[in-house]
Amino acid sequence: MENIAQVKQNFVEGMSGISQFWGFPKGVGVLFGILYLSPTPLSLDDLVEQSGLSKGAISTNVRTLSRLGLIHPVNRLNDRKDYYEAETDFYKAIRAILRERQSNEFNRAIASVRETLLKLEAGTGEQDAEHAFLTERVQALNDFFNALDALNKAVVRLDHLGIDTIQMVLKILK
Amino acid sequence: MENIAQVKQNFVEGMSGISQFWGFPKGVGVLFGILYLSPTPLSLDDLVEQSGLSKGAISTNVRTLSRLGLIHPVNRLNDRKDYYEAETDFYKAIRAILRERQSNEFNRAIASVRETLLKLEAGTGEQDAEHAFLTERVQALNDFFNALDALNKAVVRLDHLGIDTIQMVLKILK
DNA sequence: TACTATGTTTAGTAAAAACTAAACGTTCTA
DNA sequence: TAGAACGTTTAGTTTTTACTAAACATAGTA
Repeated sequence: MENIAQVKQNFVEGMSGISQFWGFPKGVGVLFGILYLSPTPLSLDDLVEQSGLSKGAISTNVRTLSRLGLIHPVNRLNDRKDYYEAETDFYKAIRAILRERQSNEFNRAIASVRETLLKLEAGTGEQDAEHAFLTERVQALNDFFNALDALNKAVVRLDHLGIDTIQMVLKILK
Repeated sequence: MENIAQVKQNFVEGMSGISQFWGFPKGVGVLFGILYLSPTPLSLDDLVEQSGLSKGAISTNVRTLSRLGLIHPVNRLNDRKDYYEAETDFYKAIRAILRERQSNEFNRAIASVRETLLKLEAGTGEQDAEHAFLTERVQALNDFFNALDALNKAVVRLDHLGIDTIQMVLKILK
């Protein structure tokens, strides 16, 4: 059998891939993987050592992970180093991510659809077919985004999300 | 009020942003936006004209959109050009995307977690604390992925997904 | 106050991704 | 069968992204 170190490294590589898949830098996945397999919180220097990345890169990637709620800073008394540990409740992490995304780019983009719709409705004087067509299409997309948004908000608002919730939803879907 | 062309362009820019947010090339969003606002299917050459992208880029971006089920090829008799039109049922598109993702990279990455777990369980001779700790952590992540996978599969298997489904789910969540 | 230990920001570089132009292959038409 | 009209692939370029190394800022310690 392979030794523990190899298994760990393999796992970290997998996390790196998942990270990329979701559009994050590889480093983000690597750092999460390392922290997730560590029984104790790690400092930036520990991460430098274990990941081989530079302190600068780690600083920014760690910030990303923190923002996403996938890791948390841990403060130790009489030690001004920052330590980090991985979030182990992934359901909690999901909600943090959804919460985070509500504020960002995504909503700015969605807002632009809403804005398009408003502009079209404002020019409702136009009675030509094209105008009607455009309005209908943009309306439909807007409705769809609103539905997703409602779903998003509902999950964030939940006071608990877990395997049980998933199972309830699964029951409805089947 | 702005003219129609401006409104359209604005919309397309918004789509471009959304595309980037989800980790796709800008072009993907641009092309979808153009097709979505077109009352008739468009050929590659039409898309070249309206997007300003090269035919090569359009060819690959269109393939991506097609794979995701966000656009569809339309065949016209006696015309060997390919025409494309946007999918307007976004719920259908969601399911196509989920279906597509099941096969790809994501599952390969998830598989690597599963594999890590198997390796750890194989070496169950080791009775040290580290081994137990690692097994527990990887196990937890694996469980989580399985839950997501189940959800994914359930949605794909559904014979209908729509605003009504969303509303049912919303009711449970609240 | 100076020195040290730390995390962050910056300027520059390396790597990756997405694009263009052109070559290519295929299918239809004459 | 040759030529034209396509879409796709390839080679090379541009643009974007993520990184490193080093300067910097801040806070703790002597």
